[in-house]
Amino acid sequence: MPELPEVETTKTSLSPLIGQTVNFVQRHRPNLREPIPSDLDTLTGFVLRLVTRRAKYLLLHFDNVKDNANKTLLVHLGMSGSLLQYDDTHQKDKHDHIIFGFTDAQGTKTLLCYHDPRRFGIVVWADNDAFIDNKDSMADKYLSRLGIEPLDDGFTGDYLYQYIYRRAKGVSKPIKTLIMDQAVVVGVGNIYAAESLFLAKIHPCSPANHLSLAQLDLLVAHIKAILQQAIIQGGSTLKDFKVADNKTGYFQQTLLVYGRAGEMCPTCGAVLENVKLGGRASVYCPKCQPL
DNA sequence: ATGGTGACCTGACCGC
DNA sequence: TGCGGTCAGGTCACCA
Repeated sequence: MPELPEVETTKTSLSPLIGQTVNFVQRHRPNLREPIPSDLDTLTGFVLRLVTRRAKYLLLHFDNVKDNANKTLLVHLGMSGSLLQYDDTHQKDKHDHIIFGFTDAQGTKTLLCYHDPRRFGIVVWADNDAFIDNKDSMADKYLSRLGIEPLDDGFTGDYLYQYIYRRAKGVSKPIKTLIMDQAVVVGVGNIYAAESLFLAKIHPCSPANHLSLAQLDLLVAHIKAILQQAIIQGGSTLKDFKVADNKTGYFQQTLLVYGRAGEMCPTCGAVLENVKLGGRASVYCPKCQPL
């Protein structure tokens, strides 16, 4: 269940495990989108020290003071993945592919389950800890090509404008495709792309190089606002333990156009339409978002 | 270079 | 009730 707010919420949910020791790891299938490392159980005895996020990737940093060793795990939740915590009476579900057993200082046990029906996720070792402080240093297959973080101060209308016009003729691809391109800006998935374009009154098919700086400013402002709001809401649902069953995230919040093709535009009442862009449904209001 | 498509998978839902 | 088709929050590899 990954758009950036969900990943951020998952990151926050892991904080109670920081400082806890891994006492076992069970791998229940050999692969997800990539093979799951067969030596995950070498984490046994390691302590979770830090959880960070880059784009939609979670980085779990472990160390083992006794051996002066550290390991970092890279986790991506794919389309349907989640990291869920249970007490040790939990019965393994058929989609619980990896179970990490944790123990705190009082001896209380927690199971952390990587659950992913569609198995589009990724769990692999990250080579080192370089990305703890330096987002750009890792020549890693997954992390090296990522663009700017959407909530970073450097992500502005001007950033997009510069990206588009650095080339002589500019980038003519549809704006929705551009903002979903992880090499441009990370973490904007299909839902928030549709919502932010609606709020900025920009047609998803608008060629990027037809947009003014003012339009790009507005779009960026809406992307930031909607992601921040979603993170806050994700965080608030976290207080009760219902977050554990994965229905609580963004499905709970009000989406204005995503998934509402054929319904009335909440602003003007026109019928919302759907266009396929890059294989993804893109709902928009033909009246509020003229091409 | 870059745009479009297929691939990876299961599950939910819809219409017959 | 059952079956086939379609669609789903992501991303990479490949081909034209």
